[in-house]
Amino acid sequence: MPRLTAGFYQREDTVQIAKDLLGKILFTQFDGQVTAGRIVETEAYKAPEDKACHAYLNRNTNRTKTMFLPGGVAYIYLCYGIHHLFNVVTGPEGAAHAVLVRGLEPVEGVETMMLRRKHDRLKPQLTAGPGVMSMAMGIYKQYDATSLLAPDSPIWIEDAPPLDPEEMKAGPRIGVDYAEECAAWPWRFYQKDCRWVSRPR
DNA sequence: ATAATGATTCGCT
DNA sequence: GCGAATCATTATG
Repeated sequence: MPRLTAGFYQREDTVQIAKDLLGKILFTQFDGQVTAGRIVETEAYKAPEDKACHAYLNRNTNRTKTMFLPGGVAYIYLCYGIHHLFNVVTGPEGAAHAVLVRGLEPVEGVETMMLRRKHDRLKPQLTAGPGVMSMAMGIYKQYDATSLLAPDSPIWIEDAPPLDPEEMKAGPRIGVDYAEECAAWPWRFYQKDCRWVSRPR
């Protein structure tokens, strides 16, 4: 399938993009090893009004500046000193919007993913969760600001049929209780009854 | 320069 | 269910 285009990523409505990313296929190729997974869980983050967004009130710092780039690059940062979290930057240049990818259904390179995770059996903990799915895909924060559109990019997303609306669920985002009224916003989207979604079953 | 704090995960109780 | 692991980023002095 073809890759998603700049037009897909650079739309203004990040919440819609978070929904549209469900079902698409995230690829990486590092050291000749191709791995891919079907996106089954996302969360939208949108400055300036979203208190859960790192760029709340359009705070433009050395870390958050990536989110201000035009849609179609990766925003990757270290969380809790341990986990590298992968986001897709969305919206036009100057809009600090991003979509966090939280869960993947493994599609290709499963052996490589299991090696990276030090797993010897295929189980949901391989890629269900934003920190672990990044590890399985070989994504680290040094790839922050990497383009998903460049022909030679090691990270890209391919198009795929959209999720059946019946299969899509929404709810509050995870781990953002500190964000006051924004914590309740239903900006987390996931495939119903999918074992590769991080939280419930 | 220092101190507080996470968009998490895993192991133990 | 609870708490440690672990460090870049951020705010503050």
